[in-house]
Amino acid sequence: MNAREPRNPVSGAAARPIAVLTGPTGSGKSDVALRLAREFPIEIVSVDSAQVYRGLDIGSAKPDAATRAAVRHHLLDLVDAGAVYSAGLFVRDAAQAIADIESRGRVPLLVGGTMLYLKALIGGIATLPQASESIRADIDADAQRLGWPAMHARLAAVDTAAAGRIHPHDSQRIQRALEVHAASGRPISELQTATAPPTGREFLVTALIPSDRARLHAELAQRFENMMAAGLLGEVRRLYARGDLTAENPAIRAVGYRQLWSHVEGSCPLETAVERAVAATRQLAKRQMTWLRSMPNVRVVDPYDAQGFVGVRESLIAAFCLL
RNA sequence: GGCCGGGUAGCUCAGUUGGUAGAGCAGCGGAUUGAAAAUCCGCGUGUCGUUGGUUCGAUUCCGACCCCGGCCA
Repeated sequence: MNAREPRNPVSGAAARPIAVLTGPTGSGKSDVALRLAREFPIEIVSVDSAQVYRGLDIGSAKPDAATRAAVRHHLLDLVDAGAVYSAGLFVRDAAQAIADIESRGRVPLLVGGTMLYLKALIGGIATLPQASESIRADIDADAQRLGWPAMHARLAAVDTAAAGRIHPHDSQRIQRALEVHAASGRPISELQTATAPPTGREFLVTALIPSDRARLHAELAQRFENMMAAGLLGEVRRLYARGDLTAENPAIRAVGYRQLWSHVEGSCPLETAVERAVAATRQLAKRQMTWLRSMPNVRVVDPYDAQGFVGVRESLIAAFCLL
Protein backbone atom coordinates (compact mmCIF):
# COMPACT_ATOMS: atom_id res chain seq x y z
CA MET A 1 0.00 0.00 0.00
CA ASN A 2 1.41 3.38 -0.83
CA ALA A 3 0.37 6.97 -1.18
CA ARG A 4 0.02 6.88 -4.93
CA GLU A 5 -2.67 4.28 -4.78
CA PRO A 6 -6.25 5.47 -5.01
CA ARG A 7 -8.39 4.60 -2.02
CA ASN A 8 -12.01 4.23 -1.38
CA PRO A 9 -12.95 7.25 0.76
CA VAL A 10 -15.46 5.26 2.83
CA SER A 11 -13.73 1.98 3.57
CA GLY A 12 -10.17 3.14 3.15
CA ALA A 13 -9.59 0.01 1.12
CA ALA A 14 -7.74 0.25 -2.15
CA ALA A 15 -10.29 1.15 -4.78
CA ARG A 16 -8.68 -0.53 -7.72
CA PRO A 17 -9.75 -4.12 -8.20
CA ILE A 18 -7.20 -6.81 -8.98
CA ALA A 19 -7.34 -8.27 -12.47
CA VAL A 20 -7.45 -12.04 -12.91
CA LEU A 21 -7.19 -13.85 -16.23
CA THR A 22 -7.98 -17.53 -16.02
CA GLY A 23 -9.30 -20.41 -18.11
CA PRO A 24 -8.44 -24.00 -18.92
CA THR A 25 -5.02 -25.07 -20.07
CA GLY A 26 -4.36 -24.14 -23.68
CA SER A 27 -6.99 -21.41 -23.83
CA GLY A 28 -4.42 -18.74 -24.62
CA LYS A 29 -4.23 -16.92 -21.29
CA SER A 30 -0.55 -16.16 -21.53
CA ASP A 31 -0.71 -14.69 -25.01
CA VAL A 32 -3.57 -12.43 -24.02
CA ALA A 33 -1.75 -11.37 -20.87
CA LEU A 34 1.39 -10.52 -22.81
CA ARG A 35 -0.64 -8.47 -25.22
CA LEU A 36 -2.24 -6.56 -22.38
CA ALA A 37 1.22 -5.91 -20.99
CA ARG A 38 2.17 -4.03 -24.14
CA GLU A 39 -0.52 -1.51 -23.32
CA PHE A 40 -0.62 -1.29 -19.52
CA PRO A 41 2.06 -1.21 -16.78
CA ILE A 42 1.42 -4.84 -15.90
CA GLU A 43 3.41 -7.43 -14.01
CA ILE A 44 2.16 -10.99 -14.17
CA VAL A 45 1.48 -13.09 -11.09
CA SER A 46 1.34 -16.75 -12.09
CA VAL A 47 -1.48 -18.82 -10.60
CA ASP A 48 -0.05 -22.18 -11.51
CA SER A 49 0.76 -25.14 -9.33
CA ALA A 50 3.29 -26.60 -11.81
CA GLN A 51 5.18 -23.47 -12.78
CA VAL A 52 6.26 -22.94 -9.17
CA TYR A 53 8.62 -25.89 -9.55
CA ARG A 54 12.14 -25.33 -10.80
CA GLY A 55 13.01 -27.71 -13.62
CA LEU A 56 9.43 -27.99 -14.91
CA ASP A 57 9.73 -25.64 -17.84
CA ILE A 58 8.57 -27.02 -21.17
CA GLY A 59 5.79 -29.20 -19.83
CA SER A 60 4.38 -26.53 -17.54
CA ALA A 61 4.40 -24.02 -20.40
CA LYS A 62 6.50 -21.70 -18.29
CA PRO A 63 7.25 -18.41 -20.06
CA ASP A 64 10.74 -18.41 -21.53
CA ALA A 65 13.61 -16.07 -20.69
CA ALA A 66 12.81 -13.60 -23.45
CA THR A 67 9.22 -13.29 -22.31
CA ARG A 68 10.28 -12.87 -18.72
CA ALA A 69 12.71 -10.20 -19.73
CA ALA A 70 9.95 -8.32 -21.53
CA VAL A 71 7.33 -8.60 -18.80
CA ARG A 72 8.10 -9.23 -15.18
CA HIS A 73 6.64 -12.50 -13.88
CA HIS A 74 6.11 -13.54 -10.29
CA LEU A 75 5.67 -16.90 -8.56
CA LEU A 76 7.66 -18.93 -11.05
CA ASP A 77 10.49 -21.27 -9.99
CA LEU A 78 9.74 -20.82 -6.31
CA VAL A 79 10.73 -24.27 -5.11
CA ASP A 80 12.72 -27.35 -6.02
CA ALA A 81 10.99 -30.15 -7.94
CA GLY A 82 11.38 -32.36 -4.89
CA ALA A 83 9.53 -29.93 -2.63
CA VAL A 84 5.85 -29.65 -1.85
CA TYR A 85 4.15 -26.37 -2.64
CA SER A 86 0.58 -25.69 -1.57
CA ALA A 87 -2.50 -23.52 -1.76
CA GLY A 88 -1.64 -21.99 1.62
CA LEU A 89 1.81 -21.00 0.46
CA PHE A 90 0.34 -19.59 -2.71
CA VAL A 91 -2.05 -17.31 -0.84
CA ARG A 92 0.83 -15.96 1.19
CA ASP A 93 3.17 -15.57 -1.79
CA ALA A 94 0.56 -14.05 -4.09
CA ALA A 95 -0.48 -11.46 -1.51
CA GLN A 96 3.16 -10.53 -1.12
CA ALA A 97 3.73 -10.29 -4.87
CA ILE A 98 0.67 -8.09 -5.31
CA ALA A 99 1.79 -5.76 -2.53
CA ASP A 100 5.28 -5.61 -3.99
CA ILE A 101 4.04 -4.78 -7.49
CA GLU A 102 1.69 -2.08 -6.28
CA SER A 103 4.31 -0.56 -4.01
CA ARG A 104 6.31 0.13 -7.15
CA GLY A 105 3.36 1.78 -8.83
CA ARG A 106 2.77 -1.10 -11.19
CA VAL A 107 -0.33 -3.18 -11.80
CA PRO A 108 -0.63 -6.89 -11.00
CA LEU A 109 -2.36 -9.22 -13.43
CA LEU A 110 -3.02 -12.70 -12.05
CA VAL A 111 -2.78 -15.28 -14.80
CA GLY A 112 -3.29 -18.99 -14.44
CA GLY A 113 -5.54 -21.99 -14.21
CA THR A 114 -5.00 -23.51 -10.79
CA MET A 115 -8.51 -22.92 -9.59
CA LEU A 116 -8.01 -23.99 -5.99
CA TYR A 117 -5.25 -21.41 -5.63
CA LEU A 118 -7.48 -18.78 -7.15
CA LYS A 119 -10.40 -19.67 -4.93
CA ALA A 120 -8.18 -19.63 -1.86
CA LEU A 121 -6.77 -16.23 -2.74
CA ILE A 122 -10.11 -14.64 -3.53
CA GLY A 123 -12.26 -16.28 -0.90
CA GLY A 124 -9.63 -16.87 1.74
CA ILE A 125 -8.39 -20.11 3.19
CA ALA A 126 -8.69 -21.45 6.73
CA THR A 127 -5.68 -21.42 9.00
CA LEU A 128 -4.71 -25.06 9.22
CA PRO A 129 -1.58 -26.91 10.24
CA GLN A 130 0.87 -27.36 7.38
CA ALA A 131 1.46 -30.72 5.81
CA SER A 132 3.71 -32.95 7.86
CA GLU A 133 5.82 -35.51 6.09
CA SER A 134 6.13 -37.75 9.12
CA ILE A 135 2.41 -37.75 9.91
CA ARG A 136 1.62 -38.50 6.28
CA ALA A 137 4.10 -41.34 6.26
CA ASP A 138 2.43 -42.84 9.35
CA ILE A 139 -1.01 -42.54 7.80
CA ASP A 140 0.21 -44.05 4.53
CA ALA A 141 1.71 -46.99 6.39
CA ASP A 142 -1.57 -47.68 8.17
CA ALA A 143 -3.54 -47.26 4.98
CA GLN A 144 -1.25 -49.72 3.25
CA ARG A 145 -2.22 -52.35 5.82
CA LEU A 146 -5.86 -51.49 6.42
CA GLY A 147 -7.06 -49.84 3.23
CA TRP A 148 -8.53 -46.37 2.85
CA PRO A 149 -12.09 -47.29 3.80
CA ALA A 150 -10.72 -48.35 7.20
CA MET A 151 -8.90 -45.03 7.48
CA HIS A 152 -12.16 -43.34 6.57
CA ALA A 153 -13.83 -45.18 9.45
CA ARG A 154 -11.04 -43.98 11.72
CA LEU A 155 -11.71 -40.43 10.57
CA ALA A 156 -15.43 -40.85 11.24
CA ALA A 157 -14.61 -41.61 14.87
CA VAL A 158 -12.88 -38.24 15.40
CA ASP A 159 -14.61 -36.05 12.80
CA THR A 160 -18.06 -37.18 11.73
CA ALA A 161 -18.70 -34.11 9.63
CA ALA A 162 -15.54 -34.46 7.57
CA ALA A 163 -16.06 -38.21 7.13
CA GLY A 164 -19.55 -37.52 5.88
CA ARG A 165 -18.25 -35.17 3.25
CA ILE A 166 -15.29 -37.26 2.14
CA HIS A 167 -15.75 -40.41 0.08
CA PRO A 168 -14.21 -43.58 1.61
CA HIS A 169 -12.00 -43.94 -1.47
CA ASP A 170 -10.73 -40.37 -1.50
CA SER A 171 -7.31 -41.20 -0.08
CA GLN A 172 -5.94 -37.71 -0.31
CA ARG A 173 -8.68 -35.95 1.61
CA ILE A 174 -8.92 -38.70 4.22
CA GLN A 175 -5.20 -38.39 4.78
CA ARG A 176 -5.34 -34.62 5.07
CA ALA A 177 -8.23 -34.72 7.52
CA LEU A 178 -6.45 -37.30 9.69
CA GLU A 179 -3.24 -35.30 9.43
CA VAL A 180 -4.90 -32.10 10.61
CA HIS A 181 -6.50 -33.93 13.50
CA ALA A 182 -3.22 -35.53 14.49
CA ALA A 183 -1.34 -32.24 14.29
CA SER A 184 -3.87 -30.00 16.01
CA GLY A 185 -6.14 -32.30 17.98
CA ARG A 186 -9.07 -30.54 16.31
CA PRO A 187 -11.36 -31.84 13.57
CA ILE A 188 -10.61 -30.33 10.17
CA SER A 189 -14.32 -29.71 9.62
CA GLU A 190 -14.28 -27.35 12.60
CA LEU A 191 -11.09 -25.51 11.60
CA GLN A 192 -12.30 -25.04 8.04
CA THR A 193 -15.34 -23.04 9.08
CA ALA A 194 -13.13 -20.06 9.91
CA THR A 195 -12.06 -18.68 6.56
CA ALA A 196 -10.54 -15.24 6.61
CA PRO A 197 -9.99 -13.38 3.31
CA PRO A 198 -6.29 -12.62 3.05
CA THR A 199 -6.82 -9.36 1.19
CA GLY A 200 -9.58 -6.83 1.44
CA ARG A 201 -9.46 -6.49 -2.30
CA GLU A 202 -11.99 -6.96 -5.02
CA PHE A 203 -11.04 -9.29 -7.87
CA LEU A 204 -12.09 -8.82 -11.46
CA VAL A 205 -12.13 -12.32 -12.87
CA THR A 206 -12.21 -12.97 -16.60
CA ALA A 207 -12.12 -16.52 -17.92
CA LEU A 208 -11.18 -17.64 -21.42
CA ILE A 209 -13.51 -20.54 -22.07
CA PRO A 210 -13.30 -22.21 -25.48
CA SER A 211 -16.71 -22.49 -27.12
CA ASP A 212 -15.68 -25.47 -29.23
CA ARG A 213 -14.56 -28.50 -27.26
CA ALA A 214 -13.40 -30.45 -30.31
CA ARG A 215 -11.19 -27.58 -31.37
CA LEU A 216 -9.76 -27.28 -27.87
CA HIS A 217 -8.92 -31.00 -27.93
CA ALA A 218 -7.18 -30.68 -31.28
CA GLU A 219 -5.19 -27.72 -30.04
CA LEU A 220 -4.18 -29.48 -26.83
CA ALA A 221 -2.84 -32.42 -28.87
CA GLN A 222 -0.90 -30.03 -31.08
CA ARG A 223 0.40 -28.20 -28.04
CA PHE A 224 1.74 -31.38 -26.47
CA GLU A 225 3.35 -32.35 -29.75
CA ASN A 226 5.09 -28.97 -29.76
CA MET A 227 6.31 -29.58 -26.22
CA MET A 228 7.76 -32.92 -27.29
CA ALA A 229 9.46 -31.23 -30.23
CA ALA A 230 10.84 -28.63 -27.82
CA GLY A 231 12.51 -31.34 -25.74
CA LEU A 232 10.04 -32.28 -23.03
CA LEU A 233 11.26 -35.86 -22.89
CA GLY A 234 14.80 -34.64 -22.25
CA GLU A 235 13.51 -32.45 -19.46
CA VAL A 236 11.82 -35.44 -17.82
CA ARG A 237 14.96 -37.56 -18.27
CA ARG A 238 16.97 -34.87 -16.54
CA LEU A 239 14.58 -34.88 -13.58
CA TYR A 240 14.71 -38.67 -13.51
CA ALA A 241 18.50 -38.66 -13.62
CA ARG A 242 18.63 -36.68 -10.39
CA GLY A 243 17.81 -39.92 -8.66
CA ASP A 244 16.02 -38.41 -5.67
CA LEU A 245 12.63 -37.85 -7.31
CA THR A 246 9.84 -40.40 -7.58
CA ALA A 247 6.38 -40.60 -9.11
CA GLU A 248 5.09 -39.57 -5.68
CA ASN A 249 6.48 -36.03 -5.83
CA PRO A 250 3.77 -33.47 -6.60
CA ALA A 251 5.92 -32.01 -9.37
CA ILE A 252 6.28 -35.39 -11.05
CA ARG A 253 2.53 -35.95 -10.83
CA ALA A 254 1.91 -32.99 -13.10
CA VAL A 255 0.28 -33.63 -16.45
CA GLY A 256 2.79 -34.74 -19.05
CA TYR A 257 5.56 -35.33 -16.52
CA ARG A 258 3.75 -38.21 -14.85
CA GLN A 259 3.09 -40.03 -18.12
CA LEU A 260 6.56 -39.49 -19.58
CA TRP A 261 8.04 -40.49 -16.23
CA SER A 262 6.45 -43.93 -16.50
CA HIS A 263 7.96 -44.27 -19.96
CA VAL A 264 11.40 -43.24 -18.72
CA GLU A 265 11.02 -45.80 -15.92
CA GLY A 266 10.39 -48.34 -18.63
CA SER A 267 6.79 -49.21 -17.83
CA CYS A 268 5.21 -48.08 -21.10
CA PRO A 269 6.12 -47.28 -24.70
CA LEU A 270 6.60 -43.64 -25.60
CA GLU A 271 3.63 -43.60 -27.94
CA THR A 272 1.34 -44.79 -25.15
CA ALA A 273 2.77 -42.28 -22.70
CA VAL A 274 2.16 -39.45 -25.14
CA GLU A 275 -1.42 -40.58 -25.76
CA ARG A 276 -2.05 -40.72 -22.03
CA ALA A 277 -0.48 -37.34 -21.48
CA VAL A 278 -2.72 -35.74 -24.07
CA ALA A 279 -5.78 -37.40 -22.54
CA ALA A 280 -4.71 -36.18 -19.10
CA THR A 281 -4.43 -32.67 -20.52
CA ARG A 282 -7.99 -32.86 -21.84
CA GLN A 283 -9.19 -34.07 -18.47
CA LEU A 284 -7.40 -31.24 -16.73
CA ALA A 285 -9.03 -28.70 -19.01
CA LYS A 286 -12.43 -30.23 -18.31
CA ARG A 287 -11.94 -30.03 -14.53
CA GLN A 288 -10.82 -26.43 -14.81
CA MET A 289 -13.99 -25.59 -16.72
CA THR A 290 -16.07 -27.36 -14.08
CA TRP A 291 -14.54 -25.08 -11.44
CA LEU A 292 -15.28 -22.02 -13.51
CA ARG A 293 -18.94 -22.89 -13.98
CA SER A 294 -19.52 -22.72 -10.27
CA MET A 295 -17.31 -19.72 -9.57
CA PRO A 296 -19.33 -16.55 -8.92
CA ASN A 297 -18.77 -13.29 -10.81
CA VAL A 298 -16.71 -14.66 -13.64
CA ARG A 299 -16.84 -12.90 -16.98
CA VAL A 300 -16.57 -15.42 -19.74
CA VAL A 301 -14.81 -14.68 -23.01
CA ASP A 302 -14.49 -17.11 -25.90
CA PRO A 303 -10.86 -17.28 -27.07
CA TYR A 304 -12.06 -18.50 -30.47
CA ASP A 305 -14.05 -15.35 -31.00
CA ALA A 306 -12.20 -12.82 -33.15
CA GLN A 307 -13.23 -10.17 -30.64
CA GLY A 308 -11.91 -12.21 -27.70
CA PHE A 309 -8.99 -9.96 -26.89
CA VAL A 310 -11.17 -6.88 -27.00
CA GLY A 311 -13.58 -8.59 -24.63
CA VAL A 312 -10.87 -9.39 -22.12
CA ARG A 313 -9.42 -5.92 -22.32
CA GLU A 314 -12.85 -4.43 -21.83
CA SER A 315 -13.70 -6.50 -18.80
CA LEU A 316 -10.37 -5.95 -17.03
CA ILE A 317 -9.64 -2.35 -17.90
CA ALA A 318 -11.03 -1.01 -14.64
CA ALA A 319 -8.14 -2.74 -12.93
CA PHE A 320 -5.50 -1.31 -15.25
CA CYS A 321 -6.36 2.37 -15.12
CA LEU A 322 -6.00 4.63 -12.15
CA LEU A 323 -9.66 5.50 -11.62
C1' G B 1 -7.78 -68.54 -55.89
C1' G B 2 -8.10 -72.36 -51.43
C1' C B 3 -8.11 -73.13 -46.13
C1' C B 4 -8.17 -71.12 -41.08
C1' G B 5 -9.07 -67.04 -37.66
C1' G B 6 -11.54 -62.38 -36.84
C1' G B 7 -15.41 -58.34 -37.88
C1' U B 8 -19.87 -56.38 -31.05
C1' A B 9 -19.54 -48.83 -27.87
C1' G B 10 -14.83 -43.64 -30.34
C1' C B 11 -10.54 -47.66 -29.12
C1' U B 12 -9.10 -52.72 -27.11
C1' C B 13 -11.97 -56.71 -26.21
C1' A B 14 -15.71 -60.06 -23.31
C1' G B 15 -20.46 -62.32 -23.94
C1' U B 16 -25.19 -64.27 -25.56
C1' U B 17 -26.40 -73.33 -24.80
C1' G B 18 -31.56 -68.43 -29.84
C1' G B 19 -35.40 -64.04 -25.90
C1' U B 20 -31.73 -57.42 -29.22
C1' A B 21 -25.41 -57.10 -24.84
C1' G B 22 -20.97 -55.34 -20.81
C1' A B 23 -15.83 -54.33 -19.03
C1' G B 24 -11.33 -51.32 -19.31
C1' C B 25 -9.69 -46.98 -21.68
C1' A B 26 -11.43 -42.51 -24.08
C1' G B 27 -15.55 -39.03 -23.68
C1' C B 28 -19.39 -36.26 -20.79
C1' G B 29 -21.23 -34.26 -16.00
C1' G B 30 -20.04 -33.27 -10.81
C1' A B 31 -17.20 -32.56 -6.15
C1' U B 32 -13.07 -29.71 -4.71
C1' U B 33 -9.91 -25.62 2.11
C1' G B 34 -1.69 -26.48 2.57
C1' A B 35 -0.27 -32.73 -3.07
C1' A B 36 -5.06 -29.52 -6.70
C1' A B 37 -1.71 -30.39 -13.51
C1' A B 38 -3.77 -33.77 -7.22
C1' U B 39 -7.69 -36.88 -5.34
C1' C B 40 -12.50 -38.71 -5.77
C1' C B 41 -17.84 -39.56 -7.44
C1' G B 42 -21.66 -40.38 -11.27
C1' C B 43 -23.12 -41.48 -16.55
C1' G B 44 -22.91 -47.43 -21.13
C1' U B 45 -28.66 -48.13 -27.38
C1' G B 46 -24.51 -49.90 -29.91
C1' U B 47 -28.06 -51.10 -37.88
C1' C B 48 -23.54 -56.99 -32.54
C1' G B 49 -19.91 -56.38 -41.04
C1' U B 50 -23.98 -56.88 -45.15
C1' U B 51 -27.79 -59.82 -47.03
C1' G B 52 -30.99 -64.06 -47.59
C1' G B 53 -32.88 -68.44 -44.89
C1' U B 54 -34.63 -71.49 -40.56
C1' U B 55 -37.56 -69.85 -36.22
C1' C B 56 -43.02 -67.18 -32.55
C1' G B 57 -38.22 -64.65 -32.13
C1' A B 58 -31.42 -64.35 -34.99
C1' U B 59 -26.22 -60.41 -32.79
C1' U B 60 -26.20 -65.89 -31.60
C1' C B 61 -27.79 -71.41 -36.07
C1' C B 62 -27.28 -72.17 -41.76
C1' G B 63 -26.00 -70.02 -46.81
C1' A B 64 -24.00 -66.20 -49.85
C1' C B 65 -21.30 -61.81 -50.11
C1' C B 66 -17.88 -57.78 -48.24
C1' C B 67 -13.64 -56.31 -45.21
C1' C B 68 -9.08 -57.38 -42.05
C1' G B 69 -5.19 -60.83 -40.45
C1' G B 70 -2.48 -65.59 -41.10
C1' C B 71 -1.13 -69.96 -43.76
C1' C B 72 -1.12 -72.51 -48.56
C1' A B 73 -1.01 -71.79 -53.82
